[in-house]
Amino acid sequence: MTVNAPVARTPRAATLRKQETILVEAERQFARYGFEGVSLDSIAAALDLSRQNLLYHWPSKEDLYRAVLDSVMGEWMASMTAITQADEPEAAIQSYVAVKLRFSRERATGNAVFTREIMAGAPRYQDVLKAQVMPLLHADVARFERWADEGRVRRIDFTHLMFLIWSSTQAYADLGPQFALYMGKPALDEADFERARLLLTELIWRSLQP
Amino acid sequence: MTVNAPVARTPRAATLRKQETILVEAERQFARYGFEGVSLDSIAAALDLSRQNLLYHWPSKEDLYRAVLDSVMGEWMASMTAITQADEPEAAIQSYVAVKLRFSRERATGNAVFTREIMAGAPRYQDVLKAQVMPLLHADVARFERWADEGRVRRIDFTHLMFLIWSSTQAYADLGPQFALYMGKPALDEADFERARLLLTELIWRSLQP
DNA sequence: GTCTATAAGCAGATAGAC
DNA sequence: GTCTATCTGCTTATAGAC
Repeated sequence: MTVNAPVARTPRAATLRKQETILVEAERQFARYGFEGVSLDSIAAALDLSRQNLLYHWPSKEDLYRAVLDSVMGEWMASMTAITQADEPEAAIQSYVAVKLRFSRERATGNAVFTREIMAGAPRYQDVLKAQVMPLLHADVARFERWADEGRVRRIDFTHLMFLIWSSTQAYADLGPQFALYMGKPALDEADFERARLLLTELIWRSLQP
Repeated sequence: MTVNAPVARTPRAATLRKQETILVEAERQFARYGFEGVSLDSIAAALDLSRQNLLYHWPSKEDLYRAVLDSVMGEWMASMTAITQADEPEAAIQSYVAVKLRFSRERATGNAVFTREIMAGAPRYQDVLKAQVMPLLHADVARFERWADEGRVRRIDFTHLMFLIWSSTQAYADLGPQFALYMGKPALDEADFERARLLLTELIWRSLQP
C-alpha cells in the first residue's frame, strides 16, 4: 500500500458525494415502500447505476438501509437535543412543535423511513431507538414533571402528551400528501405548516394551564 | 348449470369462513410489510395452504389486497358515521376520541394497512379514500363551524383539529408497540388506552373553550 | 376446490476480468 | 471502481389433471 493509493478509511470526496446521492435515493424509495418493498435494482436504476455498484459501496442491502436510518437519526437527534435546553415551559412547547414540524417538512422522507421501520416492529433498529430515543422521551417527561412541581404547568400525563406531540407533528410528514388531497391541493404549503404550528402550540399550551 | 351446483354468486358458508381466515392473515402481514413486502406464499404458508389456493379465491394479489382494505374501510366507516349524529359538541368530541381509540385497539392491523397504503401515496385506494373519507372530514369540519356560529365552541382551524384527532388516535395502533417499548412494557394495555382517552378528550375540549 | 407442473421474470449476492 | 457473468432462490400467474 503506497501513500497515494486510496484506502477504505479515507474515501475520496467524489466517492462520498456519490454515496450521499445513493443514500438520498434509497431514503426516497424506502420511505414509500419499506425495506422489503424496495430492490437494489430500482434504487440503482433511478440513478443510472448498476446494482453491483451499490453493493460495492455497502456490503449488503441491509447495510445500505441502516446507513439511511443512521443519517436520518443523526439529524433528528441533533435538532431534538438542541431544544431540550429551554428553561421556560411555554418556550419549550413552542420550539418543540416548531422544530418537529420543520423536520416533518424538510425531512419528510427520512421521517417516513422511520415510521415504516417502527410499524414493522423495528426489526433492524430497535437497539438504536431504545438507546437514543427512549432517554430523550424520559428526559422530556422529567422536565415537565419538574415544572409541574414548581407549579409552572398543570400536572397531566406527560408521557402521553409527548406521544401526542410526536404523532401529530410527524403526521404532517407521513400523511402529508393525504392531508393535501383532502384539502384539494397537490401538496401542503408553508401556510398549512404555519396553521398547524399555531394550532398545535396553542392547543398544547392551553392544556398545561391550571 | 343445475340448481344444486354451487355458483360463484352464492359461495358456501365454509368457503366464506376460509376466505375470512385468509383475509385476517393477509391483513396481519400487509400491516407489517406493506403490499410490496408480502408474498402470497408467506400468507399461504402461515395458514398451511398453497399460494395457488389463494389465487383460486382471488384472481390476483392486488385483488386480495383490495379485499383487505375494503373489509377495514367498511368497519371504519360504520363506526365513524355512527357518531356523526351527536348534537352536542362535548359529547361529539368524547365519542369521537373513544371510538377512534377503540378502533386503534381492536383493529390495529387494519389501521396499519391503511397507514401504509397512504404513506405509499395510496396507489391502490386513492379513489375510495377521496370518495368516502374526504366527505366525512368535510362534514365534521362543517359541524364544528356550525357550533362555532352558535357560539358553542371557540372558532379554531377545525380541519387541522381533525388531522390532530386522527393522527394522535391512530398512533396508538400504528406506533403502539413503540410506545410500549418506551414505557418498558411488552404491549399497551387497557389502562394505557384509558389514559390516552382522558388526556386527548380533555386537551381537545379545552382547546374549544373561549 | 385442490393438486402438480411450469412459465417467465426478478431478488440479493459473489467471482473475476479490466 | 466498474463491468459482465453467474449462482441460487423466490416472485406472480397460468394450464391442466383429478
